[in-house]
Amino acid sequence: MTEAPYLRIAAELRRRITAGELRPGERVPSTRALVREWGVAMATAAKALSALGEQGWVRAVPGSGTVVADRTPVKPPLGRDALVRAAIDLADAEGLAALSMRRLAAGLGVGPMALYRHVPDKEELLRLMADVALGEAELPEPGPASWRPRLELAARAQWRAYRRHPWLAPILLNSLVRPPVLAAGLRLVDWSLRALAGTGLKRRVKLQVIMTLNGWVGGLAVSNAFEIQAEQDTGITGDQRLEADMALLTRFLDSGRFPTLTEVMTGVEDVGLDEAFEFGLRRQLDGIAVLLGEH
Amino acid sequence: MTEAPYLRIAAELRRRITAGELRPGERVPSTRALVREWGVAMATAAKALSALGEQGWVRAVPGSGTVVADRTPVKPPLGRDALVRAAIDLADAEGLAALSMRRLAAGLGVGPMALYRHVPDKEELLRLMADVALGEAELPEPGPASWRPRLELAARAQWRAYRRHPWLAPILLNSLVRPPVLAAGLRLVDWSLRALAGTGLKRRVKLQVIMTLNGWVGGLAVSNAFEIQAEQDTGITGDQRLEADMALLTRFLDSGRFPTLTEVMTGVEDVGLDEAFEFGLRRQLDGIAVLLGEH
DNA sequence: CTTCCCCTTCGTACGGTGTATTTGCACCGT
DNA sequence: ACGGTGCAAATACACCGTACGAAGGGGAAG
Repeated sequence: MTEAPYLRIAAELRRRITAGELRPGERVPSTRALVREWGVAMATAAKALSALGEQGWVRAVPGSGTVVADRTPVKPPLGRDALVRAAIDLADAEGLAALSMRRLAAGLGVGPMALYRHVPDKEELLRLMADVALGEAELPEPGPASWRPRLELAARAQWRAYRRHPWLAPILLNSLVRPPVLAAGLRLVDWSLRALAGTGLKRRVKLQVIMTLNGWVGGLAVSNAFEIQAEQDTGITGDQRLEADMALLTRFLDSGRFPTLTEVMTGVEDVGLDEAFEFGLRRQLDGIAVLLGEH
Repeated sequence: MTEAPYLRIAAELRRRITAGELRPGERVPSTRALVREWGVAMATAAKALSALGEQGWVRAVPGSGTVVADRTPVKPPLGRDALVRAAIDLADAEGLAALSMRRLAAGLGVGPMALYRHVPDKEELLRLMADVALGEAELPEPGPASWRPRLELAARAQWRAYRRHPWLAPILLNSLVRPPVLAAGLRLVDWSLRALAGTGLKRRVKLQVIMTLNGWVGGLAVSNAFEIQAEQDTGITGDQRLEADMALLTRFLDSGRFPTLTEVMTGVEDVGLDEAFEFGLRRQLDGIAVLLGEH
């Protein structure tokens, strides 16, 4: 009784199919029948059937109802990669907060503990997700030779990954425990470091330069993770929480406590995410240029 | 039975005191007596007594045991400020993860829901904590007139606040919902913006400059929140998780997949937090200097 | 071929979280 | 004295990550 009702219904139907009570081609109970049988709302019954459909157990036959699929794909065996992929999809679609082990397992049609066969704990799952997502960043070989285009490219590659996966930056910088050591992260640092090969910088300073740059990109992403998610959801940020924040902000400004800020902000519309990135990136690279004695 | 054992013991003793079964000056059961009475470990019994001591119900009399305090301070009425202060102390001492409403309430000797009289939900509590902690940042008036020392000062003030309160950056940048609008934050931006008054920068650009700088400081703090906490806990980072990370890192380096990184890292010891801050700060300010046409 | 045992696998359940809802009590107007 | 009435706080709920142990299957031994 601890699961959502539609999952219990789906599980029971799945049982009947595997037990042979319902054979391929046979009609599965209609939504209306399920409503009567389980005493649930239409929406719940429909959700159960569509979940089964997505998992390939049944298919909808127009005009005739829903029938058991011919080749019950019983188990797409669910390896570690498939698990990680499913977790990424879920986090992309509904945010990191929605990614719970139970939720993930339910989506895959298995029990919660089945996931622990492929992964020791949630933290490791997050680590794997981050490794895959960050690994998507494309770093051309050999890539630009001179330092500035090369670092620019590296920063943009990270930024794209963060934009594609709003949960990535929070995991990378802040995953409740210390930031994880990832192959994909090291690859990025390695690739970036080659930008500084020609310069006379000491090794320690080279590291600091890359760390500062990467840290800045990550910081920007994490501090805007919410907005990135919001943009991705709807294309428009139309959120009522944002409106509440704006109201609070204007109240503060009207209070007269922050005259300089008020003066500067009047008539300035919001700075977009990508614009903020481009602006900051230029500042970062300029700072490095000064260090290198160019300007 | 849902509370920790030592809390149940403390609650029972508190009941006996308020009920008059134990009078001021009278001896309260010793830890050994509590062990017999409740069938718990010595540590648990001692914890119960010390919790009562901290709340002012009892005091330890050397050589004679623990006695009921003369003036039972029954209720320090617990206003909103006291609640926020207690939350800050708890988070400082044990980290953000340890800050649960139940834990906080237990420390104050009240029930969990009693907190909701002063605060609508946990999120608002976090917001209040952040506002207080960030408000501690000292910004002298009038402060430096020229832009570079002024921005440097602002950045350092933030950094100090983050170092003092490791949980601050995670709340500010990443508090599960969008970053909060705080009076203390606006004050900081306002103070910083005055650094750019003389420059010919457009208002929009001024904002971007400050946002980039502040975002960088926050990003550095959030990505090192774990280490800041660890340093604060013991002075030494001696953590076994860190050792595991180091082992993983050296395995990656030995694998030969990251030749440039390996070459750069050999013989370079860890970069300290404050050193990373100082290095990055110089880069940030250099970048702004270029924007301003100085170099 | 049977039997036993071990090892994999996963359902149940525990101890925790934030907070909605209900409960019981103190207070106040009649 | 008594019957609302409002509110502080205990109880209850829905959810989390995962420890634990039962159940099942597969391989070795007889």
